[in-house]
Amino acid sequence: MSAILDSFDDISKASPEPIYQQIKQTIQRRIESGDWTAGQKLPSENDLVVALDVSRMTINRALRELTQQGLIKRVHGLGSFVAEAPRHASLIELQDIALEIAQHGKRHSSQVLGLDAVSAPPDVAVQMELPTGSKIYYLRAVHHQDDLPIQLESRYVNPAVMPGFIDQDFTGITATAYLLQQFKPDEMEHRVRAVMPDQPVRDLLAMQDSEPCLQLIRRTWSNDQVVTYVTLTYPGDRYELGARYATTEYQLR
Amino acid sequence: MSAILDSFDDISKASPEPIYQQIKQTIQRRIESGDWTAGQKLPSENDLVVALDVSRMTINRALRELTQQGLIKRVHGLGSFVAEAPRHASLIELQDIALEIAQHGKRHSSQVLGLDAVSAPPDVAVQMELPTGSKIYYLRAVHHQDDLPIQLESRYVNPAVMPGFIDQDFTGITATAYLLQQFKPDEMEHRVRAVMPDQPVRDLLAMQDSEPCLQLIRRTWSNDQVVTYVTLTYPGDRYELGARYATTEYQLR
DNA sequence: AAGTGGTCTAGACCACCAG
DNA sequence: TGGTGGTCTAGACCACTTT
Repeated sequence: MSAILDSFDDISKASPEPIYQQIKQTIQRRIESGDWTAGQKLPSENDLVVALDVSRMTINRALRELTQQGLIKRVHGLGSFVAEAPRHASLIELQDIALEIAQHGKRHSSQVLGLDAVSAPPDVAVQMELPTGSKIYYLRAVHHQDDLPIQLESRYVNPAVMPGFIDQDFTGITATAYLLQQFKPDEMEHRVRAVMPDQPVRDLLAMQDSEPCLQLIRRTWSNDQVVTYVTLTYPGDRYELGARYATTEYQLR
Repeated sequence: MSAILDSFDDISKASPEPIYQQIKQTIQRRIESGDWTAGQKLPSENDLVVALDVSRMTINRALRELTQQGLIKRVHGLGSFVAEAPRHASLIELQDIALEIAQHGKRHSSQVLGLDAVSAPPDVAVQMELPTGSKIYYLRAVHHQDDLPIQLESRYVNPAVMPGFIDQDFTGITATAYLLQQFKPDEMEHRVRAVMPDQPVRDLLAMQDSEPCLQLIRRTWSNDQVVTYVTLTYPGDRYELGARYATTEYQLR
């Protein structure tokens, strides 16, 4: 019975991370690694109170937020359980495509098409909230899943925030993974649209004629500055974005 | 100074609604109605503790969840402020298209193409988590913004949960609005994809040839039953889905 | 120094669900 | 009836920001 509780060994009150965060991360890691499988019962709040020697409100906050994320399900009077795994790529989370592909048991590879310092054109400058003509970094890359192209990445990065970006080799690490190591986003904006690719894009993604693309456009802020502005283009027949989550009041308007 | 605090008059400890929910809804209504504008400072937690005579933890939970929704922003040491209004149609919220169009100052109209009880085909039955051949309701409608078609709605509804659905007149009220009146969703699944419309869809949406569509597919659960399964098809050049929100740890993987 | 939010505690009462 | 989660309280300490 203590096999599950052993997972919480590294919770420390001396850590700079809040306790409820440590608890969340511990549970999240166990679920995402597959250690804990869908439907499995978690320790009760009172079990955790005793095992971790923290107050029930702290446990409750951790579990409540995991419920909001959809990682666990709670049933009043019954207990907490690991939720079913989502079946789709994440729409509202910032996820690294290399990880995502790996989680589906496929092989990821990247091809960098270019990485330059350029002068921001007006439309890009507006999106980056910088003056037109500012120096910005511009990365283009194609991501493959088992050698089939699945994502075209066109990314602008603010050099004031990420000076080291231009010197990175993005064949070994994705830009998403690199950026997540470097800073902590505090705001994101997503837009999704359907577009017809032009011929060069069609070629890069190995697409048929008359096949549409799904485009995900994302801006990410840290400390009220736009850090990166990226357009991800997916072949319409090879990709779907999705999300599944428990609702709380506020999502209904 | 008490002008803002007067908004909280209707908070009641006797209500079946939790106090933190009442506080959230009060603030949310004030923001969405435009009473409180972007950047405006909210009362501090301690102000609210005194004014509402509730504990600070309760206030804190309400404000924290509003922050997660992106409705307000909080700055440590400074205060809480009304956030900027999102610029795009909601991607992760369940929003009524009639409301959404109205909020943009345009006129909404619906045209019902059909509302029938049908026998569930295998693919639909799977999505609805019902046996193949079960009786289900099937609604098709087109929504217009200032007389320009903007959304094609193809919706299946579980009659076991929503027996009255078939008798409704959906020219005066949208199916989304009707369903939200009738039940409280506790789980949602969204998928987004890009597709090429066939000729009938192109005609209904008044689209050019070779223009793609954005499709939003949504399933909604209540009490572990699928209540409705809907495919919303948008002209690619007239619509964009989006979301902007403050991030918390968990959205980074 | 004063005010703010971020977190945590150690209790409490209640509604729900299983046996 | 006993275990569970949902909510709430009345304090507390701390880090951060402005004055």
